[in-house]
Amino acid sequence: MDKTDRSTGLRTQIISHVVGRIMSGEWKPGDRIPSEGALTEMFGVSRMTAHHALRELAGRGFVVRRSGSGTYVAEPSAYVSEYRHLDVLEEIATRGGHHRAEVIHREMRSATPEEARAFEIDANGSLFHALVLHLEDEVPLELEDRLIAPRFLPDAMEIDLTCQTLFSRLMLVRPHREGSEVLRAVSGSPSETKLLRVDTGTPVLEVVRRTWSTEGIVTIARILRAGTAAQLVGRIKTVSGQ
Amino acid sequence: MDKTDRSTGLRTQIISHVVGRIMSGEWKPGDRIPSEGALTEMFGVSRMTAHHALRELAGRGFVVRRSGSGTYVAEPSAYVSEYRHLDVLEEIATRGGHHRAEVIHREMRSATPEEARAFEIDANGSLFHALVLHLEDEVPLELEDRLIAPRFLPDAMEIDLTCQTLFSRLMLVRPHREGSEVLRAVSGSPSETKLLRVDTGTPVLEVVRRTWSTEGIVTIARILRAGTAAQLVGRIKTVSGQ
DNA sequence: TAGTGGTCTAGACCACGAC
DNA sequence: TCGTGGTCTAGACCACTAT
Repeated sequence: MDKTDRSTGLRTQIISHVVGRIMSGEWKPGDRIPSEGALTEMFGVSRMTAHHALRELAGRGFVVRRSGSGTYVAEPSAYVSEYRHLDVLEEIATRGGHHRAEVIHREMRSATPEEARAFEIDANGSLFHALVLHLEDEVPLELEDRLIAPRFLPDAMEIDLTCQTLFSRLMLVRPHREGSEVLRAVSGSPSETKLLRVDTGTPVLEVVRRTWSTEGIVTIARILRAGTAAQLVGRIKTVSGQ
Repeated sequence: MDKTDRSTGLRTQIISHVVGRIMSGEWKPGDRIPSEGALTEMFGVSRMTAHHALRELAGRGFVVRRSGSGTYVAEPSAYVSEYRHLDVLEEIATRGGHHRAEVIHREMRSATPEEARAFEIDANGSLFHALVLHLEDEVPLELEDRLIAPRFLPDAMEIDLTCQTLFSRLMLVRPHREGSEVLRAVSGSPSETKLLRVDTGTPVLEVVRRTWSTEGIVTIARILRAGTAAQLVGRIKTVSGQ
């Protein structure tokens, strides 16, 4: 056997077998599936191989393992939608378009009490604030209203924002791997809809993201998209109901 | 050592060590990290333990492993937002609210040519169509406009929709684990905004989901939410740039 | 050629759950 | 008590990569 061919490996055979039974409906949610010992005999493999196959399936959300009891098909009572966001520059590049950024505002200023709380800094501590309009082939795509804790990007005021985004710059100096996001449909303010070149009252997709590193909140971004750009495409995965 | 305490297991120690270095920025994207052999010596563990720790980290997107070369910190050039959707009934239950459903339409009818293509069925094949308004404490929360391929839910016309959702019913008989989703901010039609009890022109969050099982498309749902309900909360994960 | 990750084994001990 | 999953080991062979 080719030891590196993932499609014929013993572990993969077990995984395919289990996934097939679950997807076809033969093994239904809540059903107990063969134990490690049973799979060991069925497939003629060692217990470790069966164990790691089931462990991987648990990680992928197909099964739930209960020590001392058994392995069960996960209850699909919930599902998650995954939206993969690229940096605006990359998003436009993948469509073959041309990107241009208009810097509407860029300032270092004192935090409002509310912002100070959000960033967990002293009242009146300084924050970097930028309002940037991203255009694809000269059509407004996205309005980016971003606050950044200056300690993470000390040279924020000097960065050339026409050829790189604040997002990518932040990722370079401080990869932040956790965050929360709130998504809403709103009516943009007159100044915002004017920048996005849509009629007042046009529905706008608003995304507020806050991302943090181990040392605290890095940035809070409010992203607005309107018109045909106000569309996100994602994929759905069913997950365990726990 | 307690063999089942996941927080002190050897594998977990290695994972924590690596994640810590990456999160703190000490190991930057693209950096090569210690090999299985090196970790084996550093932690005094067997190679298999180091291997499975790194394998799990690769599965979680923290590192990229290249056979023959080494293990590298993943490039965080993209990130995904995860929105966890519950069944409307469960969502309301978690908030302690009371659910009521109003069935606006329910019919078995011929598919339009467009729908027939989407469902990959014969032209004029039959489809089940339902328009259901879900209310939380008598306040409209969500308008559900759903098409279902009848073969997956033959008793669709007889189901009591006041105490269960079509979603949960479908999940019971045919757990579908894959789907796509398009999310937009739109102006609802007059009839839709009237049902949702918001002013005409109010921004509405529209989600169109199509989900499929191994035997084809199961259902296409168009979900509308307006006002304060038009808000989704998700979490962000940075993923490898590949 | 040496080092890397990919795969698999046979055996061990442990904690937990069901009976 | 017995079967379950959780953890770990020591060793093996393989394919690929860098040099």
